[in-house]
Amino acid sequence: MARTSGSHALKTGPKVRQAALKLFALYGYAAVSMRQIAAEVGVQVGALYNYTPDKQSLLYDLMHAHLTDLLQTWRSQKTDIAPEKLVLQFVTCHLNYHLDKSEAVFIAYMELRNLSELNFVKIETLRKNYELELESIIIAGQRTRVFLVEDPKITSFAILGMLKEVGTWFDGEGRLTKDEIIALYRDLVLRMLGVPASKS
Amino acid sequence: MARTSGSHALKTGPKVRQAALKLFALYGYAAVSMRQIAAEVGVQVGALYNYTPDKQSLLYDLMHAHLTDLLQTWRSQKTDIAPEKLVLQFVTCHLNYHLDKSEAVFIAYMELRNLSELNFVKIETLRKNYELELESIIIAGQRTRVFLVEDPKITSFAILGMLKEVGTWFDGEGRLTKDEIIALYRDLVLRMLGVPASKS
DNA sequence: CTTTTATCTGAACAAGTGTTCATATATTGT
DNA sequence: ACAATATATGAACACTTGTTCAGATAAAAG
Repeated sequence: MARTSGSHALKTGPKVRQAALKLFALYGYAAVSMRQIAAEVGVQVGALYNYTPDKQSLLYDLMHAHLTDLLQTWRSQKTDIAPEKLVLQFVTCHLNYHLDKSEAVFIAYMELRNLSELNFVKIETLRKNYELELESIIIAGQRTRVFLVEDPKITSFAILGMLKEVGTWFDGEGRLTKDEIIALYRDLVLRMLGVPASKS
Repeated sequence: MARTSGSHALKTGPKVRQAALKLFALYGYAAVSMRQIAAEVGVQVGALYNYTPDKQSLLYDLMHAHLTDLLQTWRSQKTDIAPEKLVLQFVTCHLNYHLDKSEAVFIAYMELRNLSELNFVKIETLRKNYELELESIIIAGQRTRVFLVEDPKITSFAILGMLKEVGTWFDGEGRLTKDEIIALYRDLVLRMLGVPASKS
């Protein structure tokens, strides 16, 4: 026997995913060819098929990895119990993640329609799970009357939409730092939830 | 002389744009071929080039028409002067438009990166103009202290992002009617602007 | 050093791409 | 009816697409 797996595979594999991530985010899945990805990796087209059965799986794997990572990140960070603290933790975690890994986040939002039907269902389930984290916080806060909301589902959609938008303009070189932006959005979220402004 | 323009042209031209609108919204610009558009119209590929010089212009024209229509719609509807009334008019107008013409709206958000550099600049200018309408309302309200906001630009981004999200899930068949949804968002916007809840 | 095998190349495949154009078809004004 | 011309066809163009695979290359195990 000779050559147990992993002389170049452990180097090229990640490179392929990274190249696909970058190019998909930049030009869109449908507009990027396997040859472009190969060129970015520094390899011929055929070699890509040692790391993905097809182009579609490449997209799916990127989105799946992102969403499970996002969910795991949040679940490992949330510590508070009180809804008004917990929701601020969520906003902070969410924005930090989205501003740091903007490419993966962008793809996960934009390329849903390029997934096969089966893959779409799986990805949508993951996303729903994540979004329900926020909704359940809002419902909990509504029950204990620390949040004053009319419709928890709409409110959670509204908050998530608002937070999503940040990724479209933040580039780390603007007028505000990441932490300043996060502070502004934490305040906006509290207002949306009907939490009186803290007297600081 | 014979045949002044417009026997089929006035029928096929709009059909082409409508087919492109539908297909671009459904599958994305890059994933839709001129032959698919032709098939949707019920015509051969070559005929499309009587109505657009190329595929790129088809996309640009759709986005341009949408954005000028949106801007004009808003400017013809705004009547109030008081910022707290005006901002509610904006939200209502924006949501009504977005929920009624979701395909055009969707394309205008999603297909920016498929525009040529020149076309991109033109479209971005139009969008900026529209978004500045909201920002200027917020600034006006901030000056007269009817709005209590920390950062008008971020607040307007947040509101627009929140409103944009609605188009991704509203399909007219959900739990809430369009007017109920608009009412909820009007309330959320007032909260974000620091306007005390009206006692009704 | 030799053998084994993971990895990569380079070429090929059939199908699809946007665009062009000579030719045919309808429709309109006279 | 005829002439003029706006529209549509259908084939062709050169090129790109995702995917496959026999064969070359290189690295590790014996």
